[in-house]
Amino acid sequence: MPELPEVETIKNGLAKTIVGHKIKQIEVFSNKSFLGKKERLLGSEIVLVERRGKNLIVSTDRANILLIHLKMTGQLIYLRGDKRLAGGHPSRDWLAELPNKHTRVMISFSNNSRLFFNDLRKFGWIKIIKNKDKQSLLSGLGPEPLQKNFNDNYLFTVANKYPKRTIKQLLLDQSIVAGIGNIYADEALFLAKINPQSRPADLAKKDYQNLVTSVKKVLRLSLLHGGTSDRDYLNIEGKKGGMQNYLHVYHRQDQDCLLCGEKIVKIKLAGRGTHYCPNCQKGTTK
DNA sequence: CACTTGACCTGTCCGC
DNA sequence: TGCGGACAGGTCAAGT
Repeated sequence: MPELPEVETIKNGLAKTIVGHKIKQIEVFSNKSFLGKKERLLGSEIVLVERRGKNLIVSTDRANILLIHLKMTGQLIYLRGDKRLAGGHPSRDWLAELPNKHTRVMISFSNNSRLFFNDLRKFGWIKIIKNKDKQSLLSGLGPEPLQKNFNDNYLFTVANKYPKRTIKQLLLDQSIVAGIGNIYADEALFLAKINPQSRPADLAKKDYQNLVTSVKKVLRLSLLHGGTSDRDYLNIEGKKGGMQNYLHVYHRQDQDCLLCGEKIVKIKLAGRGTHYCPNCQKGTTK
């Protein structure tokens, strides 16, 4: 489910809601979804919520903190303790039914608010780690795509270390750049007019420049819209994002390209569904 | 070593 | 309507 914009939106939501509260209780409904001894967290106060790539880091005032990865279908839903429903619209009544059959973990706080970790496919996890291990556990991640060290020189250099891979595979490799997933890889390549099957040597320096700019552009736009709710993604209030209305190629196979009118195609590339416009994304400037 | 495939899960959708 | 197979925002481990 969540890529950088979605995880960032969740991080911002958590920072506004759970910081300053103490963990009162943790209920685990699926053992593979919560790793570590939950007792170690009881009584600790949340002091900071951060994001690195697609990981969430929830720090406490103790040595033990939480590392969270939502993988494909993980959701974090926050409910205040006053039991008031968020709006009371019929479509949102499901919030009142939490925990439900997809709730894997429920964390209760000192102010009686609760955080639900829902995850249909059980790929995601919440892990207790030592604060001092935080850096080393995340050390395999590449630069943040919105920071300055993700630039054309960097991508050009690192891509040419892997001449056999396609440019899309490189964008999806978290050790090369951290936070891009299938949606934004396809969207960034469309914006840059680069065919996802291109190999590093097919691309000119200018293409790398365009691609870096396009990655940053599409991620920033998505942040503005609160992320993409293609299937399961919801923010911590249980609401959808809006970026799905602004996608050019992802999940738009057989529809007309918004730029040229040709049909968007979907292929399988390195095991992932890959969407692009064969006309707009023909080649490169090389 | 570098790259590809299958596995992890549950649910939905599409074709027959 | 039912059944089987393919597929789904991600990442590992195992296999080639």
